[in-house]
Amino acid sequence: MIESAPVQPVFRALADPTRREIISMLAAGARPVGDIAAAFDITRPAIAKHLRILEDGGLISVEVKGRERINRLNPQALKTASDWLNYFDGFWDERLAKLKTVVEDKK
Amino acid sequence: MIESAPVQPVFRALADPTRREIISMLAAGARPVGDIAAAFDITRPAIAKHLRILEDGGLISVEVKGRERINRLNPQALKTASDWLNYFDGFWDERLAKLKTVVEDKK
DNA sequence: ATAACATGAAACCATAAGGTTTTATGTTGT
DNA sequence: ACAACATAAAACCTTATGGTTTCATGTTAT
Repeated sequence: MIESAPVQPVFRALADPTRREIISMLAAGARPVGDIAAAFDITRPAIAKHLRILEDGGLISVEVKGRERINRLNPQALKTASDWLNYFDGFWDERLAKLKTVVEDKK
Repeated sequence: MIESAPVQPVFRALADPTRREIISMLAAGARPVGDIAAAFDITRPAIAKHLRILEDGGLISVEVKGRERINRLNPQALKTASDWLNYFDGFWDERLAKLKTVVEDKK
């Protein structure tokens, strides 16, 4: 399989539970860094790092608004990962079809 | 969002490019460890470790056959990740629908 | 029986990752 | 103007990760 889009930074971003939680949070609406940090036990700089990684993966986009940075979910990037995964559905289905054929033939 | 199934080990397994390549390879058919290792530049023990992580995520299942360990792709686990991602499609669609409504209202 | 084989397991190493604290910078409300 | 605010940036620490080499264990073919 050829990884057309840069899928690596996407999966990398998705690998951390905190980042996935941030994604969940941003699904409900765009938020500034401090807002997000307030919802977690870790420090603001730690959240900022996570946000940077999410941005690298294209999962969020940032709008600088005065002294705030509004982080907005970009679901298109989730599709990149989803597409990669769904690619294998075909193989699986084929496999099942072949198996079914074998079973049918035995009758 | 509540992560019903243990999605963490799945995303963890998917985060590494070598492991994703192994998944691609196994999509074409089950293979023993040595067979897989032969296709990569890294050592057999390194591959074995990757396989262990894939197994932890439920992405592969192993059938011990004599001195060989046959690694078989288990696409169900891919669905765990896919489901998590697809959960957000709803939000995105809603968002678009609302936006569309606003646009329509302006006419 | 025994040599070649397929693999697991352990010890080890370098770098990446996730976190912290501290310091600096631009922004906003009064 | 200036204090409070929102954040970035740097330095640092600990643990996880991906890799290696070496050694041990069970399996198979002759």
